[in-house]
Amino acid sequence: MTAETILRVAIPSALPESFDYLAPAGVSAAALSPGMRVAVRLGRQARVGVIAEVADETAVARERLKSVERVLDESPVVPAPLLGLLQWVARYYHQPLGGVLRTAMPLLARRGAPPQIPQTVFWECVAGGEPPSPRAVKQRALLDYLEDAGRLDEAALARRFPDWRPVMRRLLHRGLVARHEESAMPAPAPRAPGHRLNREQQAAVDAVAAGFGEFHRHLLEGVTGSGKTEVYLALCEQALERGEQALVLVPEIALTAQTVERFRAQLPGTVCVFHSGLTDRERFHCWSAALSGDAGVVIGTRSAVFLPFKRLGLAVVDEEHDASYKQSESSFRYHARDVAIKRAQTGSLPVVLGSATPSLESLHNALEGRYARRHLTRRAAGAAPPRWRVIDLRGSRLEDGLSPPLLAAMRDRLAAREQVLLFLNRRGYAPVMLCRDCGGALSCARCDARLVYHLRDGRLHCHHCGVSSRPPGACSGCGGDMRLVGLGTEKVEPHLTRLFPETGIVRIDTDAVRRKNEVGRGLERVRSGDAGIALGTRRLTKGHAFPAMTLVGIVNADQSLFAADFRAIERLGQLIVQVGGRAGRGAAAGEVMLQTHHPHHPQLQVLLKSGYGAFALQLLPQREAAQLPPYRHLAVIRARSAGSGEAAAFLDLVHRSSEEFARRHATQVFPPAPMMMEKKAGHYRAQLLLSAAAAHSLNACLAALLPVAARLARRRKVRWHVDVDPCEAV
DNA sequence: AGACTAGAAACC
DNA sequence: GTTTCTAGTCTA
Repeated sequence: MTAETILRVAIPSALPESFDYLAPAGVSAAALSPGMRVAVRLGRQARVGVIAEVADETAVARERLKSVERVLDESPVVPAPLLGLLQWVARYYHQPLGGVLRTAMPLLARRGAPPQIPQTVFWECVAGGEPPSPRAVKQRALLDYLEDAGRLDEAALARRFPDWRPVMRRLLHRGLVARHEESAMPAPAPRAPGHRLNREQQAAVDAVAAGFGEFHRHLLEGVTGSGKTEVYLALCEQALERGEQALVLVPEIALTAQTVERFRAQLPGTVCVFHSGLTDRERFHCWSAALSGDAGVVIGTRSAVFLPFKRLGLAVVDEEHDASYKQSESSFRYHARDVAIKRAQTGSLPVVLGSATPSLESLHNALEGRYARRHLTRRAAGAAPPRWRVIDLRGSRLEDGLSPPLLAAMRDRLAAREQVLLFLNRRGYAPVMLCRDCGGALSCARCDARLVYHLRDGRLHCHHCGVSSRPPGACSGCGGDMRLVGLGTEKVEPHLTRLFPETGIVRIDTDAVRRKNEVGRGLERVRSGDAGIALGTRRLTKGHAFPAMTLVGIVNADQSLFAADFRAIERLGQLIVQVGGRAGRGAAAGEVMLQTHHPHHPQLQVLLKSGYGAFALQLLPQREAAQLPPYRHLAVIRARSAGSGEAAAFLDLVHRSSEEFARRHATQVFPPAPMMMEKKAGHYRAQLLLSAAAAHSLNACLAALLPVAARLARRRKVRWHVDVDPCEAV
């Protein structure tokens, strides 16, 4: 007697565990593999799950087991290596496999739709058939049109005959036309001549290419404008020649049409994109194309790291230092860069991390010899590195935040028909509204945050919970007059218009660019030279090249110099270098002017005098002394509650339960502390920090502690989650 | 007694 | 995640 086949099924949702089912009647175990989708009943509801394991025993009582209703796939849609990766991810980030699958699969895939490559439908005339009656003028006209054209796709038909479908149906019925489908994947374009690589680029390509088919980690450090993309392109091309696919991860914002066009123009395979701006169906098509192998290269954001490639041969993480690789919203908080590295390891392929300003984590790994290091030091087209100038704001008279030297430099550059970029990391008009008499500032009722005045709608906005309100006429405390203090992009823009009435100004921040294509249109105005000044927040800083941009002004970056977040200085350094890199990419020399009240800040000095490399190197020993990453591994358990103190009380219990686990697994568990912004969106928040020298210690401690935390959270009004390798303020 | 509800537990 | 169960309320 043979044992029955048991299928462990993970449901792509927030369910905390997998469920065991019997294989459907008449289906042999040989026809079932992990990674296939199955239709199951879960209680009352019909769900789609993914086979996580094919087993021959189960801890569940026989009478409780149901059979799988239907097997949906003939071959796994989560290929074995990917399933293994997802299981590792689930363990590392302490998430149920179902929750990981929910992120890893597009909606239509989660619903069980068969993989589908987009098709274009063509119509053409065929011989024979019954001619249309003389009165059917529409059929005659459509038939004649089709005969002249030979064959037509549906979009072309719709342009000429808006109401063609019913007419075509009659023609099809009479046997006069035929319907064809063809893959509508973006076909490889006629190839533009590839760039000649310089010696550094070629050396980087050769170093990576020598290790195709094996796991190797490479850190590619290239100053802005040094042509990292050329290296990626050459490597993708080689992967394609080997019959393999390539994954190129980009941060949220850098995914521009421009980048994609460059890849399409230079690569012989199909280049697909994958990001949150696509429709469900578009994401599903890309997922299907990765699975079938039709997609040669996928350029995508964070979640593209989970695509089911048929034969992945190369992974690239561009701007690897970028914080948007870390998911920090949902309960499943993964770091796409780190997952990409693990994916390369499990799949035996090279992974390239590229950045002008590598994260301290990657730099540390490189110094320890875990990553091979490659440098690109030469800027393309012979552009010189920008000159840096610090402007001491102490005692300086500012006109809406702009110092006389910066204004003078702007005038010179604009007069010479050059362009200026102004960076100000604050949107809105004024970040503070306060009372002239008592000095009380307006705060959000639901958050520990100041309200920001926006000119756009004349209202006060909270940037943390999104609530807005009408500004009060007078101080609610003492009845005094209110005034606006501080500087946002909305205030600088009209000021610039006054000062430079002849110059086109483009503002790019999340307020100015609500709709999808507005960023692109704004950037196009800058690129074409129609606008002389680009003003904006972080959104403006990444991945764009403007040849005539010769002056970059950093209006104020002082907030970050003394922030409590231990990564604030690292981020500021990266930001300054990245923004500065926008200057002088063309032939003209660029200049970066940094306005600050702290011109002698030691770390800032090192950054400006000796560059990012030296800046990062001096930060490392500080991290080591403070027992912080990359020398320690961190995790936080965060909790929030409606009442003040409940979240902290819960974490206090967790902390007290942790003592033995902490000792056993060499992990330090700190007492809970209120979060930097304790109150947010009406919730009180606290967090518990765990720290260990080794990732496996931390992981083991969490594995022991989290079930206890889950039990303690029950019958308590707290919401909580765990964040492994947190990137938010700790 | 029955209607209703919030919270817990089960779902295989 | 959704559905079901349970124990507690509230109403006639």
